[in-house]
Formats: sequence, structure tokens, C-alpha cells
Amino acid sequence: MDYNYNEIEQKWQEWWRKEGVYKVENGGDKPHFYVLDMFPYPSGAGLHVGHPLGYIASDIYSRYKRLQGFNVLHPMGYDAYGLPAEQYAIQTGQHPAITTEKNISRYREQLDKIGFSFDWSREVRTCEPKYYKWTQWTFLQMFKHYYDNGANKALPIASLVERFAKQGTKDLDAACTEVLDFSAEEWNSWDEAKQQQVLMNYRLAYLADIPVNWCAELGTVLANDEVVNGLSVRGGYPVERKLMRQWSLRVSAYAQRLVDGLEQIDWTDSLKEIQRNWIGRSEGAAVWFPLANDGKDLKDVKDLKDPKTSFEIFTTRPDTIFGVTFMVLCPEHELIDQITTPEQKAEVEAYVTWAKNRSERERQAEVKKVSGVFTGAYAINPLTEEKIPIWVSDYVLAGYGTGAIMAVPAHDSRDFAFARHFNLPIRQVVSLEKDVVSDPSTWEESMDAKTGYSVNSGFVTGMKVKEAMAAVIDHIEKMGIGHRTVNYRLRDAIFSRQRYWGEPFPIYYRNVECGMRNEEFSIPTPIPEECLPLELPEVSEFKPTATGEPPLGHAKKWAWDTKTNTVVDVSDIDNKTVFPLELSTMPGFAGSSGYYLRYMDPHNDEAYFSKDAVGYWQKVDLYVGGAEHASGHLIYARFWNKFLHDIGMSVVEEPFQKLINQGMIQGRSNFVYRSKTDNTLFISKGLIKNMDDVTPIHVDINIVDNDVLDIEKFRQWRPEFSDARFELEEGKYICGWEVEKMSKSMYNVQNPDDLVARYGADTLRLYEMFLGPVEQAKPWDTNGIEGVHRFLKKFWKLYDNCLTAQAGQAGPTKEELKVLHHTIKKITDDIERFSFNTSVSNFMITTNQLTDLKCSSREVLEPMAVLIAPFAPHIAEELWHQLGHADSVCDAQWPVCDPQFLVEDTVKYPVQFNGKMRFMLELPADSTQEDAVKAVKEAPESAKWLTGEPKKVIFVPKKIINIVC
RNA sequence: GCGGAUAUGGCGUAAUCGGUAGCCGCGCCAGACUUAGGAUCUGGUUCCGAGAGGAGUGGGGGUUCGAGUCCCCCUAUCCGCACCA
Repeated sequence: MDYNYNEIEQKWQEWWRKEGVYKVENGGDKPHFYVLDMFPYPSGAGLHVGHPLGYIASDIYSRYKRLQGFNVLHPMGYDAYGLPAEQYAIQTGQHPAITTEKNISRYREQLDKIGFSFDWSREVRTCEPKYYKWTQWTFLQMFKHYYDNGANKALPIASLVERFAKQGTKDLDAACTEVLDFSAEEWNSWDEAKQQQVLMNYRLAYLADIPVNWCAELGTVLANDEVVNGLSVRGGYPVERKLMRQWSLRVSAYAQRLVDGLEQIDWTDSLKEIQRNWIGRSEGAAVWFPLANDGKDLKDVKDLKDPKTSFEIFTTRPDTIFGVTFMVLCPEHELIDQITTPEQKAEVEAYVTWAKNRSERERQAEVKKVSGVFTGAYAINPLTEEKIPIWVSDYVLAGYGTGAIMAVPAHDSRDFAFARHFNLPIRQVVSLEKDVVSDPSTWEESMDAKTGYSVNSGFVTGMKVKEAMAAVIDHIEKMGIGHRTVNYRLRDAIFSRQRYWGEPFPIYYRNVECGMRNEEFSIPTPIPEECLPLELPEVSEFKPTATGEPPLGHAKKWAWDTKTNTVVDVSDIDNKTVFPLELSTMPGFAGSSGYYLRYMDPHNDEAYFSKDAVGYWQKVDLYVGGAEHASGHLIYARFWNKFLHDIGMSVVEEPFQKLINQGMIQGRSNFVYRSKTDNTLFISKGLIKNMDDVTPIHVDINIVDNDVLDIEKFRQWRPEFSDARFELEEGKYICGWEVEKMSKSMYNVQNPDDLVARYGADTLRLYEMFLGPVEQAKPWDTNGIEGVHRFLKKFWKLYDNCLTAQAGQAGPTKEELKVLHHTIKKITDDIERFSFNTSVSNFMITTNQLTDLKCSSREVLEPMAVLIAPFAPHIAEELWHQLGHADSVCDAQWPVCDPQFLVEDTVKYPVQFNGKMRFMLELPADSTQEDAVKAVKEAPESAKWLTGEPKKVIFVPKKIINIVC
């Protein structure tokens, strides 16, 4: 009987669907396990072979866990909001919902062909109202909470209001945009608009004027992780810094918990490191430097921390405070106007204007270029009482620390470059050896390392750097001019996008004075939670409006009637009961930040997910996806989950216990080489003497087999090659190859459907795994797929004897059982450590062995079908049924390895004489002390070393034979 | 610049505990069956050497009876961050 994979696969895929084999229930006696894939954005291009790699790996693991008796949740859905559908809509007028729907069905079709065990009854789509209802709901909860640093969690904003009414900001330690200081009396005297404005400073989802990454081409702002090198990740358009009123999420409040949480989870070190870098925790000190206005000395300064007469800096090197030779403020610093002397005013203003107008790309491209200007003002070093000049430069960033630094050119490379450029003094205060000082003017670079000893540093001179740091901080804390502090690089996440195809904000602008949105007088107000979801309105156009408003500005029906709690026509806005709704939408990461929780209880209309559901599944046990989400989705989702944990929704803090990053699959492009002197002559790779004589041309990988070009197909491929001539080596044209991104323009895209049609899904699944370790990036290369396909044919054939003759009744031989149990052990171990490529190899070895043994025993072949089921579910299902089972192989039990069959016949021992290893000896596994001595004496090698009776023999079974002569 | 990872035949890779490096597959070579082979099967295939033998896991050093594996230094490649004080 032939292995008719297409027929088999179609048959069982239908059966699985009909029988609902993969449907999962919450609860039951079985232990639970949650395996999750990062859900895809359904793009118009469909799946290529890179997409299913992670899905296959996770599918193997979930099928395996299920066979081991776990109740496995393995869902799939679509991250359906996104820019491409919207841009397509702008170009064609096609509604993004239609494009998205179409792409989803294409994706589903492709996914189904590969035979995944997804429970599709739990599918979620982020663009569906019943899903995004809960995205909006979470946003509202963030709006209604603030972060209390004392409690170290989010608390209701109502409790903050109560507190303000009683004691103002006294003793308040909360995450905020700006530190405020007011009394209860002040609070109570304010009107609602003012109070709301103040509360906005604390909300976890807040509206503020912030410098954003504005992408004019896309007409929207972007999050930091959506910008690379000053260009947008999607599209590669220039991005500029711009001050805009935007919704943001106060992710920074969770910075410490996001760092700490990494300790509890099972992710790779490299990924944790990426997140640590992104969060960028650094310990140091905040120090106030008084201004030396009007020739003031330190003793003249009464209030060292008065922001009118002092400014605060952040440093990670408090020990170098004796080496400060100038100060630098960022161009945005509010003190600049005040302190700049009249002589410097023109120059400073010109510089500040120039710096502010520079685009993000220019700034990043010119990092090495030093620029800055002296303000004419001086500060007083509170430890040395020296007067030090204050400069302005854009190498100091407004968004980090306090936007001001103390410059220590001797021990900071950036300060060093600045000092050299403007000829400012450099003073050494740290030395690798105690009391040894050199002349910094001869230095080629600064000495940044935090090692060595303090020199020229007053009371810390002679101390080690670490000690000096502590001593200086203690000192400034005693003086009352500063304190130990921690700074994070992590910024709040900008949450507004000026787009159509995203979740609308459930916010309207209740107006006090006039009918404007986003103005100081209007109060952003949530619509009642019971009115969610606030559905995305229809618009006449997907472009921004003529006045520059986001696309939702085109919506006719986009106002909130507070009387009826419904969406009404914008023309009804009367600013008494009907108000304008927010026009921006949420970013891509909004919908993907909590989808894993929704899968637990996807049809719940009363709650995001029920307490029972989350109590049962708890968290994702295994998450498989690309590492490119390290500083985006994987941070946002952890933040989202921590917030939900704070408000009592999710039960654990870290949502993804174990994370596997599948490596990217790159394309493997093929080239032909056209002679530069003869346009129709193509030279086989091995015959090219000088690469300069030829032009490499990409050639479609589908007309190349094992780097051998199909000459006829090549001539037909494109008209200009129809008269191509070739210089062949041994009758073949050998193409060159290179690993590149998988892309249409390089003719190296491999579509999984073609391979499924040609070899079957099981072959594709096995081959993708066989290609190499899941976590490793690798080029796609179809050259080996035949071998895997041959293996499946052999595996299929193995069952012939068992199924046709009465041979199936024959009991297994000991040899066969040994092969089987070794395989059980190997495959189980392989799966546990995600080494699926070795699993496939092991299946091949076993199949060869069983074929050699002419195995036809049901007791061996039945468990083999179960073992291969996670990898090649279709063939396994078919064979399982042919063996007479009526149920699915998915409901079988994972075979257990019987250790008695694992015992090796022989074991190799290193034989040592007087402690020195002399040779290896192979002995029966059950050898005794006597056997070992006898074997050593009889071994030919012994003659060289062993003279007479050994004095002592140490025999450690399975390890060593040590002989003392 | 900082941080992380990787390096093994012609190619993808394996070696889970420090114990005969190169399993499995591709490719290649030879053979069988064939009118034929881009089908199937059998055998061979790290390199040098006719052979005996020798060399060999990016390079150099170390620990060890024994190192692909552990330690130190260097090189190359890939990835992440990048004026973050």
C-alpha cells in the first residue's frame, strides 16, 4: 500500500474538525498546561515557511503534553488591527475590515493544511468588538488607577482624591509626570477642571503633552520600539520629535517590578538582557547644585533645593564629584532662560532653536558631532565650593534623569569629547593605582571604568571607587543636597495613534467652557463601563481630515450623549449633554497585551475572563514566538498583566513562564552569473575565474534544484533569457547562493502550501524541525526535504507487515523492545528540551533499525505511532486507525520507557594504572570486580603496564577501573 | 562603544555526565534492478596518504589520565542597545 499523504491528511483534518478533537474545557481532574503562540498579523502576503516554524514546535509540545495526560490549552487568533490594512484602505478605498477578513481566511486555510491542534473555538480577533471591549475596559481601569510607590501597586484614583481632600500631597509617594506640592485647602478650593488636570498627573493611563515620535508619512505617532535609527519600523519613513497631546501608559511606574520579575521566569539570558537594557535601571545619586548668581558663594545659599536658585542633576558616579569642571543642561531645560547672561543670550537662543528643530534622524546620525554653547552662568560645586561654568548641549537628553548633568571629562567619554572640543579643563579624580596621577591633557580617551582609587578627591582620596561612591552619597545626604536614587531608561508608552484601524478610546471630552477636544478646559471622561464596547465608527475616508485631525474626524456619528449613553451624530454636540469623542485610536500593542488571558475564557461577555478560568489556567506555561518582540509586546504584556494582577484580575504577576524564541528563517537565494562581455552567456559558478567579469543575477529558487539550474525552465523564465547560452561544468550549471531576507524581489520566498501539496504536511512539519534547533536562525533550504519524505515512506512501509499478515500477532523480540524503549527515552528527552531536530534524526535511526529487524510486532509499532503523533499527526492517526483503534491517536497515552530495556550490554571503562589512564576497556554491563580484574589482565594493552599481580584494584561499575601496581 | 550569542566534514547538523568526534539527513562516489531514471535498494564518503599511519571541533594557552564540552586570552560572524550621565 502506498503512502498517499494528500488523501490521508485531508481525511484526518476533516475528521478532527468534525469530532472536535482539539476542543478544550476549563477544569477537570487532569493537570493543566497552556501552550501559546504569538498570534500573527494577517498580512496580505499570506504565510511563508518562516511563520509555521514556531507553530509547529509549539504544536509538537502541546500534543506531547496532551498525550502525557495534561489538559492542554493551545489556542490561536489574529492580531488583526494594524497599519498595512489601513494603508491598503487609503489606496483602494477597501474597508480594512474586509481586507482583514479576507487575509484571515487565507491564513486559516494555510494553517489548517499543516494540521495544527489549535482549539479554534477559542479564536480571538483583536478587531472584534466583543474582544476589544476588554482592551477598552483595561484602558479605563488604568485611567481609574494610579501607582502608589509605598504600596508598590496600582490603587484606585478615588483613594487618591480622598487623600488630596484630607492632606494634599503630604507624604504622597506616587508615580507621576511632574512632582506636585499642594495642600488639602488648595485642592478643595480648585474647581473640577483643575482637579481633573491634577489627577491626570497620576493616572496610569494619562493624557499629556509629550515629545512624541511623529511620522508625517504615516500621519501618526509611534512608540519607541516602533522607531529604529530615526525611521519607522513599518515603511521606513522619517520620524521627528514633536510635542503633542497624547494618551500614554505609565509603564515606567512598573520599571522595577519589570526588572525584578525577570528573575522568576524561564527565558533565555539574552532575552532577559535585552529587556534589562531596555528598562535600563541605573543606580546613582541626585544632587542639587546651587547657582552662583551675582557672585554668590555656597554660604550665601539658604535653600539648597530651591528650584529657583539650584538645579538637580543625576549621576551614576557620585565619587567623581571632585572632578566636575563644567555642568551641562539639555536644550529644553527650563532654567536656561533664567540663567543665561545678556552677553550669551543671542548665542544660547540660537543654539536652543537649532537643537529643537533637528529631526530625530539628524540627531542620531550626528551623535559623534559635538555641539554646545556656554550660558555665561556658573554653578557651585557643593563639595569643593568651586564655581563651574554651565553649558547647554544636546548630548544631554531632556527625557532622562533631570535633563542636567555634572560633567566629569576625565571619567566620562562624552564629557571628555565635549571638554576637548571646547577646551575645557579636565581633572583626574580616579586612578587605577593608588596615588598615581597622570596629566589628563595627554590622554587620548577618558577613564570610564568603575575601578581603581580616588585621587585629588578631598575626604574620599585613597578610597576604592565603590567605597568613594557610598561615602560621597552619605555626605551629600547629610548635607541635605541630594540622595541615592535609581533612574530608568524605560519611558512611558505612548498610547495614541492617529489612525482609523485600531481600538477607539472610550473617552469623551466633557466640556466646561467651549466645544474643543484636547483643550485645557475640557475634561476627558470615560464612557460608563457598561456601555462598552465603544465600536469603531464608519468613516467616509481613511485619511486624516483636511484640518489634520485623525481619520475618526471623518466619522459622522462620533459624539457621546450622556443622557442616553449612546453614540450620536457629531452635529448633536451641544456641550451640555452631548460631547465629542476621542479621535485617536489605540496602538497595535493594545490588543496583543492581554490576548493570552482572553483565550482562557473567550466568550465571556460579563468579564474580560472569569475568576474560575484564570484560576484554573493561571498563566501561559510555554510561549513561543520571535525575539523581535523583546522590547515591545513582551514588555507591554508583562506590564498589562502586572496591572491586572494589582487590580485582582490575573492571579500571577508574570504571564509567560517559559519563553522559546524561534529563530528567523531567512531565504536562501540562488544566483546565475552573466558574463559582462557577452550578455547571453552564463557561466557556471565553478568556472568563474574572476567575479569581476560576471554579474550575479537572482534566479527563482523554484527552477533550481540543489544549486543545479534547470536550463530549460530558466530560458522560459523570462524573455530576455530565452536565448541564453551556458558554460557548464560536467554538463550542469551550478548556481551560487547566499542567505538573505525572504523576499519576493529576491525570488527566494517559499510558500508552505506548495510544499504541503508536493510532500504533505507531515513532511513539512518534520522537515522544518529537522532543519536545525528551533531557536537558531537558519536559511530555508529545501535540499534536504526529500530525505525526510523518504523517511516517512519508510515509516509507513514498516507497518505493512504488521497490518497485512498474521505476522502482526508475533510477539516482539527483545532486540525490538530495546529499540522501542531507547526511542521512547530519546524522544521524550528531546521534546522536553525542545530539541526537535534530534527527535527527527532519532525517528530515522529507529525506523532503519526496525526495518533491519523486519519488525512486525504490534506491541512495538503501536507505541511508535503514538511517539510520532506530535510530529506527524496525520500519518500517526491513519496508522493508529489501521491498527484497529476507533478513537483518535490524540487520546492515546504517551508510552512509558521500561528501564530494563535500556540496560547496555557493554560499558566502556577507562583503565588507570597508578592513577594514570592507559586505555579503554569494554566490559559486559553486569561485570563484577572479579570480571574486571580478569579482563584487565587479559587485555593486550595491559602487558605494557601490568607486571605481576596488581596491589589493589578499584572497580567502580559504569565508571572506572583503577589499578595500583 | 556597551551587552548577549555563535564558531564542528562539501552543506544542515549530532555528541544530554569531561570518556573511541562527526549520529541522522543532504550532496557526492560505486554498485544492483532497469529500455530509461530526477524511482527504488545496497555499500562508501572528515582531511592528508597508495598504504602503514598521521592530523583534526575558528586561533593561542591552561586544568585533567582524558576537553567539541571546563577556565583564561584572541579572532570572526550574527543579534540587541546606543549621547541614558
